[in-house]
Amino acid sequence: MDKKNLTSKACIDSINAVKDALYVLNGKWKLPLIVALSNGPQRFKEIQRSLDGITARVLSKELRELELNLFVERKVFNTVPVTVSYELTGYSQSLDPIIEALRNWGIQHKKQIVKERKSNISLV
Amino acid sequence: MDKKNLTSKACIDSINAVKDALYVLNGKWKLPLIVALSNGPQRFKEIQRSLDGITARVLSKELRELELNLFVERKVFNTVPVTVSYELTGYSQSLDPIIEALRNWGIQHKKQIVKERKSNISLV
DNA sequence: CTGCATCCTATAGGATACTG
DNA sequence: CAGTATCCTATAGGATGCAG
Repeated sequence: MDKKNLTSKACIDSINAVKDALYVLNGKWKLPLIVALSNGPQRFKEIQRSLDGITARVLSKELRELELNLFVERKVFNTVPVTVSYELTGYSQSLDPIIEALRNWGIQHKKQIVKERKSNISLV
Repeated sequence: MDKKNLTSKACIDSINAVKDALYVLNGKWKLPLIVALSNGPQRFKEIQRSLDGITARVLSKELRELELNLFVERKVFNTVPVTVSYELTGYSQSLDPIIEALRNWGIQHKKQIVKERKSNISLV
C-alpha cells in the first residue's frame, strides 16, 4: 500500500471514531445535561431549571439514555414526597476533554460572531 | 451573591457555551465531514466516498452550511466537465481540539464497549 | 416534586430519479 | 462529475395534562 492510501486509511479511522463518539453523544441536550450535573448531584427540577428550555418529557428521556450509557446514576430517597437525585459516574469524567473543548470553542466563537456583526454594520 | 450562586452562575455559563457550540456543530455529519477534509482539498464525490453513507442531497446541504460558517471554502475549476473542490479554511482549525477529543473518546469508548460485551457473554 | 401519557410539529436525513 | 428535485420516513423535541 502506498503512502496516499495509508494516509487515507488513517483519515477514515478518524472519521469513524468521530462518528462513534457522535452516535453516543448526539442531540441537543446530552452534553449540556452532563455539564449541568458537573456541579454535583441534582434533582429533576433543578436540572430542568439549569438547562432552561428542556421539557420534562425530553429531560426524562435524556436522563434514561445517559443512565444506560453509564454516565449518570439515579438515586431515589424515600422521603415524602419522594426525592430523586441524579449524579455523574466516574466514567462520565472521560467526557471532560470533549466538554472542555466545546466550551472553550463556544466562548471563542461567540466573540468571533459579535466581531463580525460589528464590522458588517459598518459596511451597511 | 453567595458562593453557591457564584458556582451556579459559572455552571450556567458553561452550559450555554456548550449549547452555543453544539448549535453550530449539530447533526450527524458536520464534524466527520471536516475530518474528511483534513486530508486536503477534495471533490464532492471523494468526500461522499470517505463519509460512507451520506447521500448527495445531505452532503450538498452540509457543505453549504459549513461554507456559511466559514469552515469550508468552495472552489470551481473551469475544466470539462467542471471540477469543484472543497477545502478547509484557517478558521476550521479552531475546531481541532474538539475533533481530537471526540476522536480519542470514540476510540476509547469502543474498546470499553467491546470489553463489556465480553464480560456479559461470560455471564450468560 | 417526579415524572409518564398523549398528541403534535419541525427537522434530519434517506431513496431515487434526473440535469448540465 | 456535481449536484438538484421530489418524495418519504424516522426521530427529536415541544405542549399540555395528569398521577403518585
